[in-house]
Amino acid sequence: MPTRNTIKGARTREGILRAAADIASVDGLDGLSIGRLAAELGMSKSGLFAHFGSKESLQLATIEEARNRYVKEVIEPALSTPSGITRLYALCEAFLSYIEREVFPGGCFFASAMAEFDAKGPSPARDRIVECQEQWMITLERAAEGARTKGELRDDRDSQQLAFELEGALLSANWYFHLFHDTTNIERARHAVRTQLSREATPAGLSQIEI
Amino acid sequence: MPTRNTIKGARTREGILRAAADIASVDGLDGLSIGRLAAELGMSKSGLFAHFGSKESLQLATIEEARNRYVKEVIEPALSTPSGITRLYALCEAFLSYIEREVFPGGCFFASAMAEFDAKGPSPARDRIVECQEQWMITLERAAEGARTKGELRDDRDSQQLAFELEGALLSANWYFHLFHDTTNIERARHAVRTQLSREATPAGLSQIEI
DNA sequence: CCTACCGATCGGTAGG
DNA sequence: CCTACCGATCGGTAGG
Repeated sequence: MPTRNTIKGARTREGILRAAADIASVDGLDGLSIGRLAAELGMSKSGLFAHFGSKESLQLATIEEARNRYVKEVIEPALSTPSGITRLYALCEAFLSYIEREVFPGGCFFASAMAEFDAKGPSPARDRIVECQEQWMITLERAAEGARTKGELRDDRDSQQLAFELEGALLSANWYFHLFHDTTNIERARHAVRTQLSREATPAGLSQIEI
Repeated sequence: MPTRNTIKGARTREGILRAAADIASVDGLDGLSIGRLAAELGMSKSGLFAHFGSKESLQLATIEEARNRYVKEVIEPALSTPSGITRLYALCEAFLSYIEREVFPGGCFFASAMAEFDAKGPSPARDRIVECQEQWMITLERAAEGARTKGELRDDRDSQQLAFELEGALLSANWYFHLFHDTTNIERARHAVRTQLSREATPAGLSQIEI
C-alpha cells in the first residue's frame, strides 16, 4: 500500500533522477557527484544518498531514467509508424529530432555514456549501457529486416551493415552538433540517411519514403 | 644550450605525456589525475606537477602529445600517397589501421576527448580539441576536393557531405570495436568506406581504388 | 626532483 | 529526510 510518504519519496526520487540524467549527459556518469547533485536540488548530500545506498546504484538508476526518456522520445514515436522502410526512416528522424530538441542538455545520453565507458573495465553500469546500445542497434536492424521482407529494400544488401552506416550518421550528428554548435551537422545526417535509404530501396520502398 | 639536466628533464616529460595520453584515452582528460599518473610512473606527485604547473597545462600538453602521435600514425602515412581518391581512401584506411593497432589503448584519443568535452563549457582544452577535430575534417574534405579536381570523384556531390559520411563510419568503428570488443565493426567501416567511395567515384577514380 | 603539507571535495556512515 | 562526521583523494603550495 502506498502511503503519503512513499508517494512523496518516489516523487523526490524521480526529480533526483531527472536531474542526474541531465547532468550525466553533459559531465558523464562518473563526473556526476552526489554532493553536486544534492546542492543543485537544494537537499543534503546524505538525504539524497539515502535514496540509493551507493553511487553505483545511483548510476544504474540514472541509466534507467535515461532509457525511459529515450524510449518515450525516440522509440515509441517511431514504432507507431507502419513497419517497413517508413519505420526505419522514422527511427532515424526521431533520433535526429531528439538531438535537435535537446531532450538531454548534453546530447544523446547513451552516446555520451557509450563513449565514457567504451574502453573502461567491466562494471554493472558498463554492462547496462552495452545492453541498451545493442538493443538500439537491433531495433534499427529489425526495422531494416522488416522493410526487406516487405520488398521495400533490395535483397542484395545486409541489414546489419545498413544499420551500422545509418548509426554512423546519427552519432556524428550528435557529436558535431554540440562540438561545433552547428545545426548543419544534423542536416548532413538527414541528407545521409535519405540518400542511403533511397539507394538501398526498391521502387516500392522509394514510393513509401518520398511522399 | 641543453645541459645534461634539461635533456633528462625533457625525457622525463615525454614519458609523463606518453602515459598521460594513454590513460586519458581510456579514462578521459578529466579522469586523468596527477596523483595516479605519478604513481604509475613511480615518481612523486609534486615532482610530476613541477613539470607543468597546473592540471590544465598538463591536459594541454597531453593533447599535443596525442596530436603528434595521430599525425605520425594516421596523417603522415596517408599524405605520402599521391593526392586524389587514393589519398582519401588512404586516410580512411590509416585511421582504421590506427584503431586496429590500438595506438591508444582506449581507442582514438580525439574521439574520446571530443565526446568528453562535447557539451561542456568553454575551456582551453576544449578549444584545442575542437581545433584538432576541425583540422581532421578539413584534411578529409581537402582530399575529397583533390580527388574531384582530378576527375576521380563525381562533380555532382559535396565534399563536406562525403567527409561527414566517411567520418561517421570511422567513428562508429572506434566506438563499437571497444564497446562490444568485436573487430567486425572495423570491417563494417571498411566496407562502408569502400562502397561509399566507389559510388561517388568516376570510372577514372574507380580504377585508382580497385588495384 | 623530493617531503610535508594545505583546503576542498569525494563516496559513504552513524545516529536521529 | 537531516546534522555531523569518517578516511581517501583531489589540485596545488612551501621549502628544499
